[in-house]
Amino acid sequence: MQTESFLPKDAPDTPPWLQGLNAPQKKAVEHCDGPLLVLSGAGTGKTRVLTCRLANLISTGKAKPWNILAVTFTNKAAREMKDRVANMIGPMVEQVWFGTFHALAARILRRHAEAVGLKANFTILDTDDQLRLIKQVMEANHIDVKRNPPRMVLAMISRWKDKGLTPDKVSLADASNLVEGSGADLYAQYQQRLLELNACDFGDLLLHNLTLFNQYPDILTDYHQRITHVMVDEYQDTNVAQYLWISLLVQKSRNLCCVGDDDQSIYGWRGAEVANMLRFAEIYSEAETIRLEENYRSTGHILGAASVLISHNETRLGKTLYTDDQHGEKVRVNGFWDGASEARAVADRIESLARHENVPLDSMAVLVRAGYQTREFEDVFIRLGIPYRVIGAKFYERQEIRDAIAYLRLIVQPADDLAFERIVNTPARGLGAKTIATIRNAARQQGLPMLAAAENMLSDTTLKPAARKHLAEFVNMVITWRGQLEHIPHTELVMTVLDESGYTTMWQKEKTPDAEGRLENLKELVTAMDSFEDLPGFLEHISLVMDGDNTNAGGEVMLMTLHAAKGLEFDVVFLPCWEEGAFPSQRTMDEKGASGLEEERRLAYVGITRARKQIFISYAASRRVHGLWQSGIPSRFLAELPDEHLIEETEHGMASGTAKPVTFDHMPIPTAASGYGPGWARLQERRQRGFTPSRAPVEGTSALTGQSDYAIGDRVFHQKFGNGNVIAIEGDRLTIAFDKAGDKKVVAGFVERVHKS
DNA sequence: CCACATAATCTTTTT
DNA sequence: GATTATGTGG
Repeated sequence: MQTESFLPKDAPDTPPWLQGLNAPQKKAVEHCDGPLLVLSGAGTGKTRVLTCRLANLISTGKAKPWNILAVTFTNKAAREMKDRVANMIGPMVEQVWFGTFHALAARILRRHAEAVGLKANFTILDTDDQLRLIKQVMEANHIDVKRNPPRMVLAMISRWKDKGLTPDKVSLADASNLVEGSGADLYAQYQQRLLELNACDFGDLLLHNLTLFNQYPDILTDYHQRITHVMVDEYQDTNVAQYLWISLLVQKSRNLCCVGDDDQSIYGWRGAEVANMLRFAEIYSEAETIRLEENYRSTGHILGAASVLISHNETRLGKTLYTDDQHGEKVRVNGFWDGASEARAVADRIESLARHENVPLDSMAVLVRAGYQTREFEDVFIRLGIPYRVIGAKFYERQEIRDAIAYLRLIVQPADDLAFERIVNTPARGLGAKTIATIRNAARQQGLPMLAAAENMLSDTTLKPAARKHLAEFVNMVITWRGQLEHIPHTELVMTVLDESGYTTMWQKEKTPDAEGRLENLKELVTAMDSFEDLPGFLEHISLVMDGDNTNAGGEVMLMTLHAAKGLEFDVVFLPCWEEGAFPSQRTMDEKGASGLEEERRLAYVGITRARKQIFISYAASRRVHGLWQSGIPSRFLAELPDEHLIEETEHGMASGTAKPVTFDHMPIPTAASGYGPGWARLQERRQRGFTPSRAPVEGTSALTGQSDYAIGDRVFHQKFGNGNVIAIEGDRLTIAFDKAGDKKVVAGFVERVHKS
């Protein structure tokens, strides 16, 4: 972090929040009233400014803690900010409104839910539920779900919500675009269903807030009195709805402080509008703008490379980052023949840095463009026994966790039809598609939630006796659990539910390699619940806090997407897979044209600026993507890097990737044309000769023996590769023929012996 | 109604 | 390649 050696000495009685700041930082911290925009480049002490400013506001008495709203994008950022402020001002921090846009909006909405037609205990849906719901709506309208993927329709609706558009406003704007012109209609019906379900999706949290503030001025006035100062982090990532929300909240006080970096705007695909930032000074004419340009993180070479790269973007406010740090090592660019050799080289480098230069593993990171690209590295790390951690595998999105949560949701909120449909026949209890359809129709006809309709149905002869019996059992279970809600601790209730519903048994009977892991996850869920007051509190947490246990436990190489890396920093950063089409992503360029390319470039900039000391960028001439070999050419971003900050090495016989010949001048500037790039058709064509390998039977359960004396022929289990037989041994490395994954070399500590049956 | 086998679909990025 | 939707036989 920031070194303070070359800063002017502070007076002895300077409070902590004014210590060790450079001139622009200090100016921003001491600014109290009116609109302020802080343009904060990568590694220039953005969080520090935010937290110190907050502390200063309180200590000078300009604002009471409960008058301050501090908004972030991620829960992690909110937590970090709160912790750092707490260190300066102590327990007063509890009174400050910290949170993500979504969490704060949810908090406000719970208080006034009735005003927008919801009940205070509304459910917040996850993406999975949203998809199922929109699909139902589409099917009800006899729209071909094959031709119009629900994902697309949902994406469209989300973009509308990001823009703050309710269905009535959309119909004028661009109703005719998608789904045979019925887009706006579907949107309206989808919203109607959400109200009936007493549910919200993510976009609604903000959208309902806007409706609330616009329709009930007295409620807004109330918040104006409560909140006099608003601070926003990562302002470049705000969408229109969030912009409007903030505008409404500060329209009286005009005490708005936004911090961000237009060069790090990487969420355009999610509706973020850099324009919010670019036009700040226009919208708030009296606004002050402060630039933070002194970088305290990276060496000169790293910063130089990043600055030149980002200078290729046209639309930016423009900052000139500088550092007093030494030049350090040059950026290394490496070319490889294929992905395997690239991954291998990265792993080797990590091992050697760790062994010979004492670089801690957790200060090194591999940052990739897309999630699936981590796999190749995982494979090598496993083989070489390098401990690693993948950030982004989200705990709460796993199937078993969602199922368990659906049970709980239905108990807390009987109108939650989506939860009902999800678990009414999971585990299988003789309530198939036909029965469910019958219940759904009855519910729709009577205007009741499905659970209530099902209950009514038990006393007539709509259903065949067998189905009725099974349904009765299910309904009675739910009723019993609800009765216990008030009387037994919620952690105990979950265990009861998972047990009595037969859900645990279902996984115990399952004989796939990951069944055991799923049971572990369920136990973890119970543990996680322990730290919450009650069930509703926990459910609120999981719907808003999708980042699970992504703690830096230490001693592990970090493996994550570039998006996930924003805001983090590492001594050594690896940026692999820099090939045209992969990075910059062809799809982004197809969809968003030149602005998409600029966003990709910002992503590259974010990647490079994560590094403190050393950076390795690489590309491969060919790699296997989804089972097919594809050749690639080096990313145009490589050619944009300045030679004076680079060292380039390629595998024997390869051409340079950073040479700046005609190559990239010929590269067409993408236009926002529809359809896929040229590689797509080829891919489809070659797909035809695929064959499905026969599924190898998986043997029974495994047990941990703790022994490492394996013999050739032993049957072993591996967390990732499943079961296999040992076919060779050298030291602690075993060569194993896996049933599914083929032959792999694996460190003995990563496998468990399977008891022969 | 369930279990299994085959076919289709999809691969950014996420609060 | 891997997961998920659909179809078929019991």
